[in-house]
Amino acid sequence: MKKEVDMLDSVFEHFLKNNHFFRDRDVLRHDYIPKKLPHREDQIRHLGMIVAPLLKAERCSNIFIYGKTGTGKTAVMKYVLSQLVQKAVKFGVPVRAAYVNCRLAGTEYRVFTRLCDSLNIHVPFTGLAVGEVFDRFKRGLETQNLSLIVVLDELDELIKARGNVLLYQLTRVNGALCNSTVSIIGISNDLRFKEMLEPRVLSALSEEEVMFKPYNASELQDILWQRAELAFCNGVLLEGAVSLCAALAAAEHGDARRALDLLRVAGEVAERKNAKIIAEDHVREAEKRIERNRVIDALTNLTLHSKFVLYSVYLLGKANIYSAITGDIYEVYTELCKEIGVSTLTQRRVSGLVSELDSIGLLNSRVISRGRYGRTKKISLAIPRSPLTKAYTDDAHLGQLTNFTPKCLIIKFGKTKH
DNA sequence: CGTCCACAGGAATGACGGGCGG
DNA sequence: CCGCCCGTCATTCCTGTGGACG
Repeated sequence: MKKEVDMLDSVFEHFLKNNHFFRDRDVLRHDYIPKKLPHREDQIRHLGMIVAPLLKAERCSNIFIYGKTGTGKTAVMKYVLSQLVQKAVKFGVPVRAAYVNCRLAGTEYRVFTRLCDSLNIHVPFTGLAVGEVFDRFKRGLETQNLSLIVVLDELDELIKARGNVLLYQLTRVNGALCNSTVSIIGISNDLRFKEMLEPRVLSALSEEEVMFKPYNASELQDILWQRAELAFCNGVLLEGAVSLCAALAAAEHGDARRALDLLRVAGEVAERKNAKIIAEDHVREAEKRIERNRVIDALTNLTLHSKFVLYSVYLLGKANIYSAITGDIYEVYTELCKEIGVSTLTQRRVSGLVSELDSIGLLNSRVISRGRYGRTKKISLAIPRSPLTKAYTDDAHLGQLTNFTPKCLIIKFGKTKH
């Protein structure tokens, strides 16, 4: 025990002594909002103009913001609103902003709960009818006499899962209020989101639209340098490393979040290797590390059956069937369940699990028709095999299956070669 | 040109664990 | 403690369908 403490001690000391890279690590986190947002001046001005009427206690237009991940939607929004609220406080106008991440909230109930929280109304986190929570929200709002601006981030996720009801209620809430107003800002990552909305909801929501384009490589570089100056000590960062981060992220739909992640992890890699400066190599290693962590992270959070489904696709790949169809997967999956001794889910459910794995990004699935031979899904792994192999041997359940090959695979192998 | 495969994927329903208000 | 409602997961039943085959 004593020895372990000493060892840890030296690890910590080493960390403290050699921490000459980072001045402020948090600057590179994606929830950090910088004082300036480069290349988003237009959007900031546009949004500012739209929300300005709130300062005269007039309701502002509902806004619909869309753009891919890491294009600065959330950061710009938070920035504009914090400025707005500051001004409002200064002029004594009752304006409040409520920010809800719909994907994290997950259900209408929890979205309304968050809205109530922002008005300091306590509601139990479960147990009430959704309508009741909404009523409390309305009543609370009405007594507080203020302009509430509701930001619904990642709105598409909630709508996909739950439908239009929430938005429908929210867009109509002003009709029931006399003393207060609600303005809605919907943020979506999915550009096709509009198609999922009912026309009346869409027209109510998108009185104004603001579009965020992906950053290009040189814009990303500006962003990175701006943050790097705050995050790192002077002279530890090689210019090439920054260019590479920007280039890699630009290739992947101009995602600033990814660029920042790369830079931060590259810094950590360099730090751990006792390097003197952060160079391109560290960025490349960061890229690998992020990908591997993402996979392992996603994997460990899966339920047992989802793991089996994913493992089935993996095994089929091992037998040279790289794009399996639903039926194949269900066969393999069934055998895996039998081997471990758990009851199987229905094919309908497994098909649903495949779709879930698809949307997490672990599987690719595409509906195809094989004419006479039916309509099905072609399913393949969306991630490299090597991190999976390792993660599986470490897994409590799947580790038991390392030497198990389903019979149907042996029969199919050689017979079905697509 | 119709048939019919092998599912997709929506809707209704139910079991379950959890928390509420009374 | 009860009765009620919640969200989640799963099942059952269902209708819909692209296109190769005959």
